[in-house]
Amino acid sequence: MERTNKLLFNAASGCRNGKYEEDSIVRMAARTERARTLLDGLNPEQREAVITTEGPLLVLAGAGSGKTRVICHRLAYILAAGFCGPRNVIAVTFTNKAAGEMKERVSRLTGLDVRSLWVSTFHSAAVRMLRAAGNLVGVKRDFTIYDEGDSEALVKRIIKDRGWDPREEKPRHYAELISRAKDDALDPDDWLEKTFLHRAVAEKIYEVYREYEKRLARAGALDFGSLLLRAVKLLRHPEGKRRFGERFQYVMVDEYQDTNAVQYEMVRLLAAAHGNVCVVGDDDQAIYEWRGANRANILAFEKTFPKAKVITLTRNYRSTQGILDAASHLIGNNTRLREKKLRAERGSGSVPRLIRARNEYDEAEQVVRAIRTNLKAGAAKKDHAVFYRVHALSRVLEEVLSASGIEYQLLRGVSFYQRAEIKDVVAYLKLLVNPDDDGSFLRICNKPARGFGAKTLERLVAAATERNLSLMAYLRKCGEDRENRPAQRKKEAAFVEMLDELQSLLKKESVSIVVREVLERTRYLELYDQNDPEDLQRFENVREFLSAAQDFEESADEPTLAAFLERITLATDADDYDPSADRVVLSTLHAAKGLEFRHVFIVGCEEGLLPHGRALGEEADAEMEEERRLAYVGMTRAKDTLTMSYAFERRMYGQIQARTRSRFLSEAGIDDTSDWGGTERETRSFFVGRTPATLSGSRDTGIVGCGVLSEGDSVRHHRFGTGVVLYVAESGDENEVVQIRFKNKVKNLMTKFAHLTRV
DNA sequence: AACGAGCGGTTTTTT
DNA sequence: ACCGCTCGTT
Ligand SMILES: Nc1ncnc2c1ncn2[C@@H]1O[C@H](COP(=O)(O)OP(=O)(O)OP(=O)(O)O)[C@@H](O)[C@H]1O
Repeated sequence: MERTNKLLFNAASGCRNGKYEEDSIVRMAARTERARTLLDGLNPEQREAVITTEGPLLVLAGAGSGKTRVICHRLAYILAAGFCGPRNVIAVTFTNKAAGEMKERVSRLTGLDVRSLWVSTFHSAAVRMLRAAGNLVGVKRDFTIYDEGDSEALVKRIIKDRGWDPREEKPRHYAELISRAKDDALDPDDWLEKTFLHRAVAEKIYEVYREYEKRLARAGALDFGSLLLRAVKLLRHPEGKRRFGERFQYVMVDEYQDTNAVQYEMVRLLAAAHGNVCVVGDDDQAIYEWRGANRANILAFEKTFPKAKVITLTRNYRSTQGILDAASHLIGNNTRLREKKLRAERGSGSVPRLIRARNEYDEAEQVVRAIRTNLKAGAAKKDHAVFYRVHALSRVLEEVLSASGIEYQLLRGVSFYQRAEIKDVVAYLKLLVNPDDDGSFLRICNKPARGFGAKTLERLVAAATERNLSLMAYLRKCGEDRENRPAQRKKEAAFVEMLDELQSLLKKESVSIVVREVLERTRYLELYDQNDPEDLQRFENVREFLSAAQDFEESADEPTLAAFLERITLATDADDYDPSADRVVLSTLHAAKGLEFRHVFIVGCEEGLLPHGRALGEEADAEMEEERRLAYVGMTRAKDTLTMSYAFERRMYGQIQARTRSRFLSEAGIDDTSDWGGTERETRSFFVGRTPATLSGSRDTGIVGCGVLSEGDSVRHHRFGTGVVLYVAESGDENEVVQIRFKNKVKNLMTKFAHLTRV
């Protein structure tokens, strides 16, 4: 209690920081009033969390209990009460999107200018600190950020240089291990000491890890792990401590259960001077242990900060009791260290529903039918979300939704920025910002061909490595030393000159103009053929990239190329979510974290999918529990209705597989009887032998069955687009084949599999 | 340099 | 089933 309410204390004494001020009491009173209104709309426990501004605070509470609301209001309260200015607070969220929303909410709640407030992900915060003061810890101002793909490409080069076969020594695998090592703050030597892998294997990885670090440094690049590690180093540096440790007087972290060892250390260092740190989270929602997150961080918070106060919230404002009960039953199957009770404030509501389907198409059609029923009853498209364990399941849902004319937004699977042509353009841009970035150099130097063939590059890399120079630095400095080959030298010089010219544009031109010039002068687009439909898509993607650059320069605080590249590499799936767009949301369970929808569907509730196959082993108890938490997260996103579904058969890895229902369904008390009434065996026999095209529901989605089409009909196919029927074979038969002329080619398709719709 | 056959990995989740 | 990469061929 002594330290609980700083506001009361200040108001009573009319004193802050030990100094009396003439009109301070009056101003304090006004502030007090404003701050007080921020307690409206909070329950007593939430209020207590908000006014406990000083010292370490842990809010450990179940799903939908208002943790995020606490953080927002607490932040606003601190500012409104005038305990410090916006620039003295740092808040960390899980996605950039969540950061943006929090900032906006705080701005609305306080009416203050929040531009100097730091609300971001750990990674973005690290980048910001390193751009400002990275030189203190050996980070160049213009460092490049390597994403997973860049790291893997680097590892692959290292493996090849060693003369190893990348099919044996899988770069993926190595990159993964290196990344995990960094999550645990282990450098190559630490890692070698700690690893349980066989000596011979471990030493190979060690060797690659060391070389990887060396080349990252030479390229002036940081991967995701190093970003955080360097930030920690910076926060330990006396000057860094002064600049950031003292600046941030209040530290807040949302979703604390999914922080890793390095992020934990960042939090500890940021709070070291004053201990004003508030973390909120729910250990039952920890779903990122696979990438190095450590639930122990939240469970041991009181050990890290011995004077910590702990507040639990037990009222769930999101879901109805029926949904909450199912979710609680499910999570009750985990061994839990901190059991959390939750009561639904919204009353009993409906019981979760189960959909059983013959196959993935039937599943999607039933889900879409349910959505359509809700729409007819007045619900909006954006009130609906469909979640799945793996992105691969989105395909069929997309097809059926489009066929039904229901707009949807996909929290993207293969990120737009991961596409080859986009990565190429980005590589050119990265090279302009940081010419030492060998990864980018190698990626684009011969796209289109300009004299950097395999042989030439081999020689070049060897020569540069020998001198410990980046490729570009080598071309600049030592181009002359090399014997003869005047034609070759001329080509290299032309390349360097082209990049120099582009680089000179950086200072005077906007991002989109630079991108345009890069495309123009590098003649990158000449790689592609206007008549090839796949290439056409590439042109389209590049155009979209250009418009993303335009949007960026119009909206960003700091519209530099470096900032644009940062935004691109640190973007997350969830960042795409536009809650105001009236569209059904399709998302993985992971990207669903923190969101909420009136109607939630979880598809693919099958053994091997949810729980995922990797969690099924005898010794995979920890993984199984994480899968269960993942299902828990998904279920607790639902406000009004929750529908889970599974299919008896599903096409996976190109083969039709028989599936069995997820154990999580019975664990959650969601049973067979709730929908069909029959036993599983009866249902299965009912479905077997029916083709998707003849199943009920097909009519509704507009997918045409056999015997319907004739010559001249216009149809749409999910992949080939629209086309005209040229010929129908075995019309009406189950094996009917239609020949269709699409834009670029003629295809023969079996009607029952093609899922065509009329246009 | 440009093409195609053959292979291997993919569909775990992502900062 | 599908993609992208590699390697061999032209
Ligand atoms: N005191 C309250 N009164 C009414 N509604 C509330 C209250 N606190 C929170 N809510 C609402 O409850 C819902 C869940 O809140 P919030 O997202 O903050 O919970 P959370 O604990 O962060 O959830 P999760 O961990 O599941 O993501 C939101 O719609 C929020 O507006």
